[in-house]
Amino acid sequence: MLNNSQYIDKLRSSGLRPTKQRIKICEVLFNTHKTFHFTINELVKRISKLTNDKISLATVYNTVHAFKNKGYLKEIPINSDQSYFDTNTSHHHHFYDETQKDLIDIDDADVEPVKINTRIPGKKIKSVEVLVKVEDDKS
Amino acid sequence: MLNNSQYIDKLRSSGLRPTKQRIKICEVLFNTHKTFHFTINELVKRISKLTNDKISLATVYNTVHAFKNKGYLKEIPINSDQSYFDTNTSHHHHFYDETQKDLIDIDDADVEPVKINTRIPGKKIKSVEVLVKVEDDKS
DNA sequence: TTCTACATTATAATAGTTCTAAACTGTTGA
DNA sequence: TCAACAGTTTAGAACTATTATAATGTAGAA
Ligand SMILES: [Mn+2]
Ligand SMILES: [Mn+2]
Ligand SMILES: [Zn+2]
Ligand SMILES: [Zn+2]
Repeated sequence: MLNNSQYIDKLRSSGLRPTKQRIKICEVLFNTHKTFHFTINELVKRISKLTNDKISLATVYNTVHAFKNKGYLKEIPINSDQSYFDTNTSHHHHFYDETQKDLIDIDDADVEPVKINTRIPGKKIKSVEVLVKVEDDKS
Repeated sequence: MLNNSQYIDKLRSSGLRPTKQRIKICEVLFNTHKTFHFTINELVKRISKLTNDKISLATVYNTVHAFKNKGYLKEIPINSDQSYFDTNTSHHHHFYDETQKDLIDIDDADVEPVKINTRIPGKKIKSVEVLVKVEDDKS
């Protein structure tokens, strides 16, 4: 929920030039109360609903990767033919509804901390992600 | 660690015709003490090392999917351009070394049970998978 | 043995993503 | 102010994992 000049500052401060494409994508991704999950394809649709000047597909890919690298987005690992991204970068886990192909946040308060009692020598833990697959309960 | 006639029984009992391709793939996948993770590409290489009659790529894909559907294999969700499969179908979680692009089993005894204190109405839990991403520890 | 449904195969098609290289633009500093 | 340059955008091509196609082959039933 920032305004454009705040996005400009944010982009600049992380070393990204505030181009009009990036500012527009910031608006689409971050001008909302609720965070959300998206595929590139879905993002392209959201963008085209909000603007007349189209942004090329390559730029959408470039920007999403840049934002992911800067920590503005997370990528969620699931078995899918396409990548899923998350505007919620705080620590949390997911339900994945394989029927609806829909990712749903699990509030971190609803998950007991995951304890891993083993390590890999020479490696440090970067992230711990829980994916809970769900399906229709026909019973 | 079964012999061919046992694979034949296993395939028949799950409604899959025991073709020579499927039996060969069973040998490659299950004739080993240790379970392992693989991509289709890696599996094709393993197969060609163990046999002279080549198996077509389409058959490898078909067979892996059939085995997955029958529960002989699991697919592991990670962010990768290719799918990862696991011959270890017992309940367990994974380290993923993003540098080496290597999946490593976490013994289930080394993970405290994951407690999810929320549900999605009308859906039942199919699986709970933990992915621990690791990277080189330069410190 | 004959029949048929199932399986294999080579190859084409698909689709998400990345690459290329030319045109464009934000920023810097003279 | 504005030239210079590095960073960015873009259309389209290329890439690659996976799936579809449709013809041929085969396991198992009768
Ligand atoms: Mn969705
Ligand atoms: Mn491997
Ligand atoms: Zn999320
Ligand atoms: Zn495993």
